[in-house]
Amino acid sequence: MPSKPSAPITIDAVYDAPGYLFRRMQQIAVSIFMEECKAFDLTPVQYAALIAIHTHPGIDATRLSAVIAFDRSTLGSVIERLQAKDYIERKPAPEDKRIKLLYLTKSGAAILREIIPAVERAQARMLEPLKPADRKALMGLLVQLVDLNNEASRVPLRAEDALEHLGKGGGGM
Amino acid sequence: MPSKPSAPITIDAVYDAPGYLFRRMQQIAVSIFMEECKAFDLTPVQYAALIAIHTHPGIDATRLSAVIAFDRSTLGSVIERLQAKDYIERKPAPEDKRIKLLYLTKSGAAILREIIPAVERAQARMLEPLKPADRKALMGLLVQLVDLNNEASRVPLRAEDALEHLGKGGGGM
DNA sequence: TGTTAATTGACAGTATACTGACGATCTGGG
DNA sequence: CCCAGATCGTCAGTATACTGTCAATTAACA
Repeated sequence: MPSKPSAPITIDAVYDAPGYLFRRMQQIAVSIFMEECKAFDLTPVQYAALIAIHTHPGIDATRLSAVIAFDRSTLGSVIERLQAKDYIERKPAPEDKRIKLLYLTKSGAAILREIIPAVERAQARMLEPLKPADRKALMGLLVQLVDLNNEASRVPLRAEDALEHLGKGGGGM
Repeated sequence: MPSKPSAPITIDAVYDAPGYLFRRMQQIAVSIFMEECKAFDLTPVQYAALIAIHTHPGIDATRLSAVIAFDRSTLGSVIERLQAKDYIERKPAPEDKRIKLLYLTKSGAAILREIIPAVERAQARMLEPLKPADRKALMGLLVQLVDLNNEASRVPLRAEDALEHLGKGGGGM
């Protein structure tokens, strides 16, 4: 039997599609982030890169891309912009001439401290329309889904083992 | 009292942030879409535009952007590419010289019919790692959240009232 | 009716994303 | 020690996104 009489080809099918909803929500999230943080002239990606460098001083670009799961090619220009704003520094690694190590500048550390409250307001606002229990449920499911789909993305997250070369040992302890 | 001893500034805070998760999930979704649909050379945005034009023949670019909630500026180049691939046509509107009306070509209608199964596979794959009940729960929450945050996005979705000029009446019937 | 306001499509400029390629460099095997 | 393969940063090319602006055109109002 012809299974379901394949649904009519309609835009309404798109509105309920996971991919469409993820795209919409991402755009809404960026919009809210930029609004709350407009005083700081930092994008979500730049913020994530900054905080990752703060957590792992002396990381290189390739490992940074693994730690935040952002595309390595894209990260090049992100780093350039952060450097142009004097938020980070790049120093050549003494033992490997290919690598450039990333460090926060004083400005970078300062802006990071200052922007945190705005970022937290933004993150809260994204979920605000939901009831508290629903926020928890949504975040729980999303964490699961992103984790279980990790390998499906072009740049899987490698939070821990990207850092072995840094002599940081594991992550948690 | 100083409320909570503000969490340390760490990349771990990013991993749980809604904005970060939405971004990751969107990238995963695009990646899966492109993989399932690589035989068709259509992006998710191009697919959505195509299906919207199919549903509303003779729509113009501005209203199309409202119907799929995509940026109007971006849509210009999307339309150009679809036209270059001979999937859509643009005809000047007789009663308004500013407007160009959009129609699917035969090729466009054909590719749309052919790509649907691949798109459905992609959408299913995005949620596959979750238990069926969790998929439903996640989609329900996401539909709510996107709807309630509609006005927060730069291009709010205006599915129905964008079409009043087209003489289509309401949407559903 | 005539000027202003709003709308439409187009464009310039910036910022992510991803693909694929490239030279410089390091590492391992022989 | 030398070369094959892997890795690092970079770049070119394409596709979304968003901001802001512009000319042409239409609509609205005084």
